[in-house]
Amino acid sequence: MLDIKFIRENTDLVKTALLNRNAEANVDELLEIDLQRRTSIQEAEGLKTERNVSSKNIGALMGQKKFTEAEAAKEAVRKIGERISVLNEQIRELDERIRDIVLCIPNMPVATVPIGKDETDNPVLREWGELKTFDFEPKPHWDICEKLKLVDFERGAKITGSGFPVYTGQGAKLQRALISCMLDLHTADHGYTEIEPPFVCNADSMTGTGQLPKFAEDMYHIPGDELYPVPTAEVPLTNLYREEIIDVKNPIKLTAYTPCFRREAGAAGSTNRGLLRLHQFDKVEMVNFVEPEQSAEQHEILIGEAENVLQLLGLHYRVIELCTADIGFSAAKCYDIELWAPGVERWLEVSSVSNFGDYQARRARIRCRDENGKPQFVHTLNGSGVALPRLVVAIIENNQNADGSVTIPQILRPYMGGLEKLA
RNA sequence: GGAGAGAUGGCAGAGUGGUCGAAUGCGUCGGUCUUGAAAACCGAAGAGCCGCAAGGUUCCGGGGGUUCGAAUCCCUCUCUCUCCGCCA
Repeated sequence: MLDIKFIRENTDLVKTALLNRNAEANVDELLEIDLQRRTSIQEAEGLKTERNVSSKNIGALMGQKKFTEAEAAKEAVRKIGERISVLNEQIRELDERIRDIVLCIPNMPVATVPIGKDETDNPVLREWGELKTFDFEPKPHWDICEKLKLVDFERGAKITGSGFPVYTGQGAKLQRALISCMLDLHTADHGYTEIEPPFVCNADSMTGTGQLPKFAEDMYHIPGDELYPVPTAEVPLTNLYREEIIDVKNPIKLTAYTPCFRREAGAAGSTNRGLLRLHQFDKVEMVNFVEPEQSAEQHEILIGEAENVLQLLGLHYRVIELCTADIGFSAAKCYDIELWAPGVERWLEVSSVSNFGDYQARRARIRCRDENGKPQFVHTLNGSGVALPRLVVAIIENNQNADGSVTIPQILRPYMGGLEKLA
């Protein structure tokens, strides 16, 4: 959430940012309501001062047993009280209207984020590894998954619905191996603390990280209990410190595996076949809490940690920076990592690494102390480290052999009981 | 799910309807003392909002009520603890 004071004092900047994002918000109405609010507060507080003084007076009069005078004073204060009630009600309403608008205003992209009209304007920053060449026609992963019985899409659709794959046998084990491997890497080499959070969160948490209220349609919802299956571990991890003042002298770095649940309404179709786009998928996530001055630097470290996963798996990838039109709602700056999948002949997004600045921290009221001991909002960052299904697609399609088997990357073999090939 | 108890500052823990933003202890920070440290002693320190500022205002789990005035009285919700039931 943006600071209302910032919006008030930098209205043109905010409007430009909205324009660059192709987003809309009623900033003028917001400022009008904000002004009304402050005016009402000033009147109410003036009256409260009067009331406080008068009430003390009444106490004194009562003490001196001047009951007649006390009664007259009581009557006067009662009238003030009535006006205060009216104003309080006004302020409450205005607060709510302000909140409704502000919660739906996206973050300001940092100044260096490239301005663009859509995802075709995302610059490629770097590429790692080499394009794999084959002396046969590489197959798409769904063929391989079917032949090797790694995933049962039909039965997943039967027991739940499309987009809910059933991993079977070596396919299931590969999921577990990847999760363990990535968590081990982040905890052992990147300084993370492993967390196993709840897989459903309440509405306050969803609001804290920015999923609610604007993106309610994207999430599953359990109505009786007002809970939401997590769309990403970012939600429980970031909200761990909601409404707290924490010490981030050393960055707090948390990692967690969770399944992720997304409705992905309207996403069905041939371009999303197989494991490319799912309603439920596994992901290892990294979340950082840092002092404001550190977040830009930490963002570069974080993207490196995500890249490291792919380097160790020996996968060809590229890093792109999202332009203003493509950057996420809560993000100030965002890198995506894409893996090349030779079977489907596409770059697949497997990680999104974002710096949120104080946007989430202000929503979730996550603070730290500055050098003077005063509370200030922390900066939050997160990155996928990484999402499983498309990673599995890339591993399977890049490592497939002419005989139909799939060579398992060296680093995963200890996690696969020493197995060298899926066959 | 049933019964009971509770929720106060970083933590522990007092609190009479007005003098309570709140005793006290611990912890934290600064100082004195010391070669240095410990101990002792002295001192400092909550958060939000409004305001250029001075200052004002609100906050004792959340919401509502009574009252001129509520941490204190009433209602309600949430959460925690204890016991019972159920259960991986």
